[in-house]
Amino acid sequence: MTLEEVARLAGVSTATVSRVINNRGPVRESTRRRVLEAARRLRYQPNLHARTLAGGKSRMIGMVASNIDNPFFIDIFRSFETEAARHGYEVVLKHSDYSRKRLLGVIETLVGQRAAGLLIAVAEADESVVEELRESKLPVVFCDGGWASERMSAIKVRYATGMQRVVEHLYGLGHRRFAFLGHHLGLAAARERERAFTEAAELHSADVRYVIEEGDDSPDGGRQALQQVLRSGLAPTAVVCANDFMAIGVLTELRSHGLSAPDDVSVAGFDNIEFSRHVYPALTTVSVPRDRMARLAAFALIPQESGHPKGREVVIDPELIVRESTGPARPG
Amino acid sequence: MTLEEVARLAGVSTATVSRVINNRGPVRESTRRRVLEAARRLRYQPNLHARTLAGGKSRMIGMVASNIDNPFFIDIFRSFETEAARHGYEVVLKHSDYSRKRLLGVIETLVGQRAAGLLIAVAEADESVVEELRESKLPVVFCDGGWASERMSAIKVRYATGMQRVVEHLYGLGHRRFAFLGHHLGLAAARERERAFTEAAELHSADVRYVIEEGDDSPDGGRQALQQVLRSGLAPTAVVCANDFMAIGVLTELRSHGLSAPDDVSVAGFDNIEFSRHVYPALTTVSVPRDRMARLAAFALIPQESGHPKGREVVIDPELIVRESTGPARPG
DNA sequence: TTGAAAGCGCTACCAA
DNA sequence: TTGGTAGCGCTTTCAA
Repeated sequence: MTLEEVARLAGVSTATVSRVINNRGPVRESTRRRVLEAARRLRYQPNLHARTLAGGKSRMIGMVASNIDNPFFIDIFRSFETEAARHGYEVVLKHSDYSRKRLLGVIETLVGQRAAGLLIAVAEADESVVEELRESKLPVVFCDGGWASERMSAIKVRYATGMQRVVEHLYGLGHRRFAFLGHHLGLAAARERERAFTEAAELHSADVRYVIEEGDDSPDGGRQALQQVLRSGLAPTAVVCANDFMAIGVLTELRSHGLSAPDDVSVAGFDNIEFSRHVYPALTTVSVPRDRMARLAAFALIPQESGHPKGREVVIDPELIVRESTGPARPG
Repeated sequence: MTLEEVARLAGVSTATVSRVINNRGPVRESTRRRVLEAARRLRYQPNLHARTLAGGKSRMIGMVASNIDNPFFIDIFRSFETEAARHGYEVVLKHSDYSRKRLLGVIETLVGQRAAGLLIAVAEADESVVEELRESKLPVVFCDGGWASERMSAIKVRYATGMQRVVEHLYGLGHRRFAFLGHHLGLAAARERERAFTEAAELHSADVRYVIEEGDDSPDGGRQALQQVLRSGLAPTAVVCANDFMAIGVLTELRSHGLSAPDDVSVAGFDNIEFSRHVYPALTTVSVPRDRMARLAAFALIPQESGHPKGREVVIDPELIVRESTGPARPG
């Protein structure tokens, strides 16, 4: 079970066993085989805690996402994990459910585990979180939300551009009454999308009207937000959602009211998750390149030959993807 | 940074600091405050590796899923995590991508981390994996696949029942030509669903014909499998999928061929993931109660007052949920 | 109520 | 090529 037992059985010192197990330093082939055999017989499994404690460093990067139900975050995780693995790093995925308190707890755990770096893909990172992160001295990358500074990078999406494209697209189709459905509007990062929408809409303040509603970050959250909208009086012809995950529920809710997209109401999402292609009608959305973000994150987190990358900010321009859920506004 | 530094600053021994930090043993209130203050000033973060190493045990349960893209597994994880948290356990989610090799590696890591237990929700667990697990001496629960034995429980779904209900439903609607779309048919656990379908279909061997196709466990996998089917000659009027995740893609692919469900082809899924309600037409499926499975898993994994639960097998009967994607077979 | 000290299992350095 | 051994940071007796 322990290195020492293996050493005893093999008739060598623990130092030698360690060398064999880690393929480090010179070991005579015969000794090597003897040790391996002993380890196998004893079904030796190195204690990772002891190893990390003795070694000092770890090859583990922690990623925390707001909501693992939303495939958007899973996509980032997968790409990031693949990239990290190429450099010999393991990544563990944690989630915070949009709770600042949970986030703090998760970060604490990750720091306690002596993670080699942190990828923070959450909407609830405020100053206190950033402060806590800074004190941890760990390299950190924010994906959406947070700010760049020494040792901390930020990968952002230019929501202004994305939302502007959505609104222009819809405006061009004749839409004048909009609804924006968001989630966690109390959180700065989540609010960015709302603000981007508002700004884009205000460019047409002369003839555009809109309402903002809030729901959970889930299809059902989208449904519920839409219900609010439908009760609100303003009968929008276009519904812009903070993300695809919510938009998917909007489509369902519309249908249950006997309304159809895009004939009665146009619907747009954001993110371009895979599901957006499989709903009906296929969702018009804005592509947020998770793989590119993940690669950038990996680059910022993993020490390169040239030493550790300095904290910097990268802003990504998203692209409009027009599919079937948006169309000409109904006259009247 | 370390316990010792805190002790020095507070002018006490490390033993006392440990007591304070862990709220264990008697400590004079004034001392306690002094220590806490020192810890705060130093921004002390306990090293979890040292703690686990010294303490011997951990409150961490590892869960490994085949495919974290499939929301089915995420649902299990979330319910399980909630349940585990109530008992003071943390759970870490890992994935194996249906690779036996990756699974073995992940298990090794978890064992090396001295997990308190393992929840194995994979299709690729064969004898060698079970053997490895048995040797780890850890309490293990299989969710779908695997076998019960000393210290190992298995939570299974009676696929035979579920598939039979699907087939009977479809047969009753007049369908006689079927296709079954599955994934990883080389893996025993994944094959169970196929076998269940086959058995159900064979009950009507007199007048039912069917083909089996395989794709990835993803919507695109479903699409591709359907393409095979459409090329196969047998023009099925009903497509039964191994799970909803694949079925979702089938709906999309059908549409791209100008076919519509359920008018031209009926489609049924399995699992009842949330998305199945949001596709169009809403998917007829079989409910697999993830929350119940997760609770059973937690019960089997977490030591109760009555000592550690013995390995046992629980079989769950799934229920048919008829929605809009299935309908009467087209005459002809 | 507090402290000293013996580990937990492993790595890494220094000698041999 | 090998062994001895001093830690890594924490918990936990056992004494004081």
